[in-house]
Amino acid sequence: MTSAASRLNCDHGLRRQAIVESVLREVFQGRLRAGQHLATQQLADQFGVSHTPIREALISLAGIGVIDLVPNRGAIVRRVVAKDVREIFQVRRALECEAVRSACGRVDVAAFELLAEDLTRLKPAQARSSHRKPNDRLLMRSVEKARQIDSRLHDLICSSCGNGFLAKEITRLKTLFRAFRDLAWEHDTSQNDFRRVAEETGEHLAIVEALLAGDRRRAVRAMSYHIRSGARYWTRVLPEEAPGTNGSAPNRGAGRNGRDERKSRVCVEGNE
Amino acid sequence: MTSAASRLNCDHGLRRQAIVESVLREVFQGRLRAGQHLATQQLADQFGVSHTPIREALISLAGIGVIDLVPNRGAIVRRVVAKDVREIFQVRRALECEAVRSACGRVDVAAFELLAEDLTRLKPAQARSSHRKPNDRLLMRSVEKARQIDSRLHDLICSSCGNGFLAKEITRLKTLFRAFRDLAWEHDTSQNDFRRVAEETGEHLAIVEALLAGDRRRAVRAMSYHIRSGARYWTRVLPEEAPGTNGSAPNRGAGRNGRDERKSRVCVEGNE
DNA sequence: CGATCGCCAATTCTATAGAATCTTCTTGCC
DNA sequence: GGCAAGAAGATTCTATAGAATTGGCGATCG
Repeated sequence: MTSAASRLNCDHGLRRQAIVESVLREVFQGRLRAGQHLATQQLADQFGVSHTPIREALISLAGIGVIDLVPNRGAIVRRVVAKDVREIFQVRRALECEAVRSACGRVDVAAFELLAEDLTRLKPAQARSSHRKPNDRLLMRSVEKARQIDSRLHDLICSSCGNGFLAKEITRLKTLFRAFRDLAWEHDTSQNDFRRVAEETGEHLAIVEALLAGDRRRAVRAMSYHIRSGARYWTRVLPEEAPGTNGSAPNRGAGRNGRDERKSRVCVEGNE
Repeated sequence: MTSAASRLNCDHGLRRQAIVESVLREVFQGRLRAGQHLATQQLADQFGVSHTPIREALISLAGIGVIDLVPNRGAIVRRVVAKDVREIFQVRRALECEAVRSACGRVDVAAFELLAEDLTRLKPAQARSSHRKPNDRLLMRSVEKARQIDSRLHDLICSSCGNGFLAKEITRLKTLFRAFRDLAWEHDTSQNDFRRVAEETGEHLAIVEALLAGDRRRAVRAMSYHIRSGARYWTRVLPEEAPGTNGSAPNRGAGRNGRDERKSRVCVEGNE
């Protein structure tokens, strides 16, 4: 609502991206529900901007895949439930595993050894802190640091895989991932996150060690486990099925017959 | 040029898509070379339309991945040389293998048995025709039929994998693939294609048989081989390196200072 | 009474002009 | 020769208007 407008105090040339991220967040937060029609005028008023960047943001969103653009009929929000996120994660797993497979044997050893060092240094701190209260300031910093290392590891693998296209695809999925991670994050900033971070550190270490050892099979396996584990964790707050759509806006006969899925295949211009 | 403008006699609401396809074709035909800057005004004049649909088409193209959109600096054509196609194929292989892995055990047996039947029926015809002259009308039909079967197989696997997102990603890559297949196609419509088609039939049969047997490992391996084989074939006509790009646009002072890399990391919104 | 046809409002898409901003090239100065 | 200020060019965004399409509404006809 108004929070969206406030976020648009951004640099010139980044307005579309800001709108994209804002809408993305609203979709994952469920404020924009599945099947909902997005009118450009309404969105323009909401964000306090003109039609043009709205339209462009919608096109970009269609490219990402969260909305469907039907010619002459506007944009429709796609469903985003746990199943969808699991689907995205499956694709991400396939791609990240491929990246690891390619990166193995050609990595920057120094960078990864530094990473391994940071990881092992982080581990005992986490072991200590798992017995403390979660609101500790020190813990927050530890989580923050762990997240940084997570980004570092994945970026490093991306840039080491020798395939720019693959790296770009992974980055795109990361945008999606980040959008609903924020949702899960604000859903419960409890000790669950701290426990998960500790788990993650172990998984990261396994990946790094396998990469440094040049053991391709083990590296892929470790990455696969890592992503799978993340998927289980991050989807836990999402509704298993379309949540309150039946109560509020029963315009979609979602479960009535099988036509819905066919339609989305045919007339959608999502990204082609 | 004018051919582009003629194609825009299309229905209202499909202009963007028409522009997208036209630009896509020009990119893969090499008329729009790598690193080239796409000015909206110039494109608008070329197509005889206004800025607005051009901008939107560029955003859509960025979503597909053939151009990079840099804020406040416009669009830049991505390189498409053999290496890039190989990169795309690597991603496609990862995704299609994942699709096969997921599809294995849950396929529509009847549809695949029908497919296997058609494939085995096609095979002897190809064996016969490999000794004939390539201009034979019958051969052309055989190639056409083989292509249809190829599409049928991949679509069937896509729809059987139980992951809509994955299916959509594969479709997107197929768009990219098809665009430069046209290039290779018009480059030589010689008997090479017929030989390749025969090879493909065998590879397809291997995939289908493994799927019907429920042998996941073998199915994935067959698909991997199939894609790899296709990559080798389709990249043979593409230039190994960027041909004349160094002479045309040396405006990129990439190494001036450290800001460039930060910018490209942060701002390139190719597909976010 | 029900169905088909045509018209109208709403929305989308395109065109056009112009202001603001950013990039880049040029020029002048130290 | 290197660097800063300014100008030119391009891009992005705003705003508005008009054309095209869609979907609903009522009227007419069987």
